[in-house]
Amino acid sequence: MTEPRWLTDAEMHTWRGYRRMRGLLDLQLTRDLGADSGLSDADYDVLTAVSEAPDRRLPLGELAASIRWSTSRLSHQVSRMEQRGLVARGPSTADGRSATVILTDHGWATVQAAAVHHVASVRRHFIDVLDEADVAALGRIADKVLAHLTDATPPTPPRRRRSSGGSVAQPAPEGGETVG
Amino acid sequence: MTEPRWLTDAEMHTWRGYRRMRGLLDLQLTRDLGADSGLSDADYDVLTAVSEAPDRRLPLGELAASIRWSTSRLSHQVSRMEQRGLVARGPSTADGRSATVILTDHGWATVQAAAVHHVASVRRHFIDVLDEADVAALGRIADKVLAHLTDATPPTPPRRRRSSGGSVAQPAPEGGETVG
DNA sequence: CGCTTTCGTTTGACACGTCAAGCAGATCGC
DNA sequence: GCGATCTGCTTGACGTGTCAAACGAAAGCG
Repeated sequence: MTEPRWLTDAEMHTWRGYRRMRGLLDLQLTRDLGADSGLSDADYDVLTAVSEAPDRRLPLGELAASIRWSTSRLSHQVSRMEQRGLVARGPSTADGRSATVILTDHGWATVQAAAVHHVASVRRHFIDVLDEADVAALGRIADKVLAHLTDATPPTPPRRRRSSGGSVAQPAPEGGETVG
Repeated sequence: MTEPRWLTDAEMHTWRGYRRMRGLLDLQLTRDLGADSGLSDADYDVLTAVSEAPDRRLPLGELAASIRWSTSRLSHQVSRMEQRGLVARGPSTADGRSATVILTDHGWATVQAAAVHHVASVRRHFIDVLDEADVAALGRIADKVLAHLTDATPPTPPRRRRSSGGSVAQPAPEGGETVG
């Protein structure tokens, strides 16, 4: 294929638009998150994941898997968050090798407050800008692309299950309590 | 607002789907680009931008603006690419302060070859997975979100975190020559 | 003209991701 | 038991991004 099928104007428009939206939307949400709650995306992903766990604690490995991070990355990240008092490390009851990531009270309060702002931010810059049909269409589009990507991905673990890769998970609703 | 409007199931599905698609698609395209052409996304963005300039040369500042990078980031990046012989730095004819980024022959050949593979990759994992209606819909969605974002941007201070802006265009078609 | 200010770029310290070791606790085979 | 191996996590080197300070060239201004 000396001459590939270049993109048509419409395809090019969509591709560029997607790329630009991706960049700016991410930038805006990251900014809002930092301004509203003093958290980075990484912080938020970790906090929401731990907050959803049974006792607000999870073995580091499981946590890493649930948000699809390498354990190395998570270990580094937890070290930083530990110094800020958002999480703590604890030993595993069962396995001496395993480390447990524990959400501190401060971390819990932080993520609860952050979630409120973050959901508002996602609505303001993304969801509420679209109508119902758009939301449905984009959902289908993402599903199609994901089906393709997770299908034909032999090199990487073809795991599906457990969504989350994202962030805006609303932190565990937790009975009636909605943060203090 | 003590109790925000949480996301509905459909909205949540779309949001998570978008986030996951974003992550995996980016990962896949980056992987392909590296495997096919030995380039990083950053390399490719810079190369395509310079390749589209009149004489395949651009003042560093203009180049930075065109791909929406900080000049600092571009300066670092150009330094690295310079060592690999993809681009060269030259003085500006008019302004003694300004540096010009010049695409070398090697850089030109590299980006031409890379573009072929990259377009194929974008088609394979993204465009060709969708039908015409999807492409049109996504284009409109991106336009809506971008209209909102570029509209109401100024309120937030000139803080900055990652960005990657767009690009990934097809490099300058340039007369009949389509690289060898 | 000298002095300050502005501008384009570079540089350095630092944040954060990846990869490749390193290490201690668990497990298995004998 | 005990060494070999596996596992879960940590660590260190390194690449790349950010911010802020540093610089030299170009303007403005008395």
